[in-house]
Parts: sequence; C-alpha cells; structure tokens
Amino acid sequence: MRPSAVKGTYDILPDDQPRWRALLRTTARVLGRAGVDEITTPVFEHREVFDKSVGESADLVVQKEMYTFEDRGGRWLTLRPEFTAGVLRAFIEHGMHTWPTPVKLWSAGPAFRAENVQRGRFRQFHQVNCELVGSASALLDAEAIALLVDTFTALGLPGVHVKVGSVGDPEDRERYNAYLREALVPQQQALSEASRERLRLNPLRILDSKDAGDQALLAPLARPLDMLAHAAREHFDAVTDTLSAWGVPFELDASIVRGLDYYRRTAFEVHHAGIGAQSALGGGGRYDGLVANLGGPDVPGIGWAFGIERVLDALEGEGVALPARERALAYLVALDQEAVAEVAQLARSLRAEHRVEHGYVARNPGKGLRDADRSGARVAVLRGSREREAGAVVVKDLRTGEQLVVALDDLAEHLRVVASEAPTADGIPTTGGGVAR
RNA sequence: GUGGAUGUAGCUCAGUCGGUUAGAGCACCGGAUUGUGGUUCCGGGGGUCGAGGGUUCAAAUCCCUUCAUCCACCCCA
Repeated sequence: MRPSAVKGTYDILPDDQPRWRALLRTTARVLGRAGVDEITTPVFEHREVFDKSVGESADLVVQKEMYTFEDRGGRWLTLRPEFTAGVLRAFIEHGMHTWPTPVKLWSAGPAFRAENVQRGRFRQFHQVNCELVGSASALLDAEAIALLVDTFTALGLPGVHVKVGSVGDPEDRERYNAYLREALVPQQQALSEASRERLRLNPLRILDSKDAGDQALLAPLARPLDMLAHAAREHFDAVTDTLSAWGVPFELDASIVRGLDYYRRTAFEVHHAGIGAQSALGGGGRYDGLVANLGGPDVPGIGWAFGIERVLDALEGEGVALPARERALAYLVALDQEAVAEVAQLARSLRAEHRVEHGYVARNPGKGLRDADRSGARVAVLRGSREREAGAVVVKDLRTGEQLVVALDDLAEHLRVVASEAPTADGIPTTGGGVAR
C-alpha cells in the first residue's frame, strides 16, 4: 500500500505554491500598508490558553474538536484551532499593552481541528489572521472589517458578501439568552435535538441552526440586534455608519452568531457562494475582556481570520488568474562528458541573475533539447566539443527555434536581453514569475 | 457520530446477463532522428481491479465485512 497523507491533511505541491505565495504577498501588502505587522506564534500552546479563550459552549470544546496531547514532560498542549488565543498570549507575554496603541498584528499558518472532512473543511487548514488590540473605538471595528474586505478586493475576488451584526455586551447576551429560553423552553419538543442541547448551554447558538423547524420557531422572535442595550447599540451604529462612510459594502445581519464564546459587540462574516456547503471565507469580531481573561491587562480588541483554502477555492471558481510556477530562463545542456562539469559551473554563475537549470549527464542534442523543453525554460544553452573549441555556447530560443552561437563572455549579457523581453505568448513568466498586485 | 456516492495503470476514466492473456487517453521509456526539442509515426514498460472473506467450473463484475476518498448533515475558516 502506498503511503498517504493523514485524513484531513494534504500536500501543497509545487504547482500550487505560487498561488499561495501570491495570496500571502497580497495580504501582507494590504495589511502592512494599514500598519499591521506580522507575528508568528507557535502552532501549539498550553492547553489552558485555548481552554480559557474559546469558551466552554463553543463547539470546539463541546465536540472535542481540539487536538490536545500530553508531551514527554507531562505538559498538556493543544494544536491551535484558531490564532487569536495564541497571539493574545504573546501580546500578554511581551507586554505589548505598553506598545503604541492599537497594536496591530497579522499571522498566517496552519490551524488544526479534529473535524470531519469535506470541501473547504480540513483537519489541518490554513488561515490568515489579524488582530487589532488596545482600542474600544468603533473606528477599530470598522477598520478591521474594511481590512478583511480590502484583502479580498486586492486579491481580485468578486462575489463576497460581508455580514455585520452585533452579539452585544455580556449583559445583552445574557438578556437575550434568557429571552430565548423563555420563548423556546415551552416549545422545546418542537426543536431539533441539537438545538435542545443548545437551549441548555447557549441558546444564542440556536440562531445558527439550519433546521427548518427551528427557524420556524425563531421566526417571530426578536434578534440579538433588536435587544442591544444603549451602549452596544450606539457602538454598532457607529461601526456601520463608518463602514458606509468609507464605502465598504456590507449587509446587516441581525442574527449573527459566532462559533467562539469570547465575542462581544461587533461580529462579522464574509461569505462566498462558490465554495460548496461551507460558504464562510472568514469572520471575526470584538473580544473585549478576552485579554484579561487570559491573564493579561484588561484591554479591548478585535480580530478576524479567513481560511486560505477557501479563498483559493473561491478565486479558482471565479476564474481569477493566479500565477503559475516559475520556469527557468535557461536550461544548459551538456553534449559530452566534459561539458557536464562546465554547464554546472556556468549555471552557478548565471544564477546570480536568473533561474537557470542544467542537465547532470551528457546528452545528445535531441535528448538535451527535450530535457530543456520539458523544464519549461525559455532558451536552451548547448555546450559540446564544437562550442568548446570556439569558447562559446549555442543558445536556442525554444519558442521561436532561432539559435545562435554566443561567446561565453557574452552569455550573461545575452540572457539579460532575453529576460527583458516581453513575456512569452503562453503567459508563462520565464523568470521572477508571479503576480504583483 | 450519521447519510450518500466513489475506489480499475503515475493521472483522468472505460469495462457488470460473471467467461480466454483487463482497456483507452494523457504521462513515462525506447526508436525513426548517435549535433537539434516541442508536432508526427512505430514500439515498450507499468495493474495483487482498495483490502479480507464468501458464492461459483470461472469474480474487476454477485454477496458479506472492512478500509480509504469525495460530498453532505452537524458545525465552522
């Protein structure tokens, strides 16, 4: 039996790498220009970091979706199921509350959840995460949402829907949960099994149910947004007013609920219709109180994450052009044994400027050119006894078939000229490939 | 955890009233073409038909079990 990747994991092969790089490069540019700096935190943390942050009614906990294990030192560790807790742990650990406010941090990397696999849902998946910490201003909420939208815009992704709502302050939430209990307990027999469980643990989350019966019961009821106290309502209005003023497109979602318990006030999601049953590209919200909860100073913050796989899936579905793998500018062919060492050394010097590949065995011109062609190189450079006598190489343009003898001393300059020519007809960049947005 | 679909060559897939040595396209290797590739032509290698068991004179094909993958429920990125 052939070995296989663990269920829910997969390989990102060479052909896929450029689009990942392009996405990350674009993200880094958009966020960087907004003063968001990159931070890298470990993929695992003490389990308490997540246990404290995620909340006991979150599905991550309820469904035991976290990868938690004991290491050889008897430490209990958890593979991060999301980024926020780890980033805030670093925020606390490094005293970032003393940094200029707000502290803006983004990250990218793998996250892990022991869930069942389907399209857009993996056990090891990848996220881009962004945290804006240290301000309770509605301006920060608007900026966070705008940055998420701006990133998708910069990637050239059409068809995104931004939903913005508010889960209120803890008191609002409590009041709403009590309201839901009062309204639904008498009819709980009509609820789906999952929602009856939610009714006990966290009634708010019944709003998430896709069960038609549940939704029918909910239809006449008020939404969280309808029951916000003054402070949260005012904050929410300020956020949406700002987004409108900035021209950031969004839809109000009165019943938005997020999967993690720590959210306060603003909550938002970005959806896309073309990625299967999992329509969420990303989401986030405000988490005032979470830093304190994790043992740090009581500073407010807001953050979001999007799933890289899902965004790439959406981009592909929308037919957005993404860069292909970089191909060599030149492929050096050794026509005899002596030339093998010669082309290897020649390649080394040319690599100061270009992607250059070469053969490792002597080939006849037919095989050598085939090797060069298959490497995708723009030109083949042939070296054999005839060339050696002339102190030269033969350079053949693999697209046009033109070839000429070039003195070794002139080769670097010649390749410079080739590289500066317009991209080839098939659009494959010959060097330094990739999309710059 | 539950449901559906699918497992045949490196890849994408044909192939079931059960019947000889299991096929195609692409890919790979060689030759036409030992100093000229990508096109073309010729040839070749490569399969325990996901695994195990059963029925049968005979199983890729029928039955049972099991595993895997995909999709969906649930939930989320």
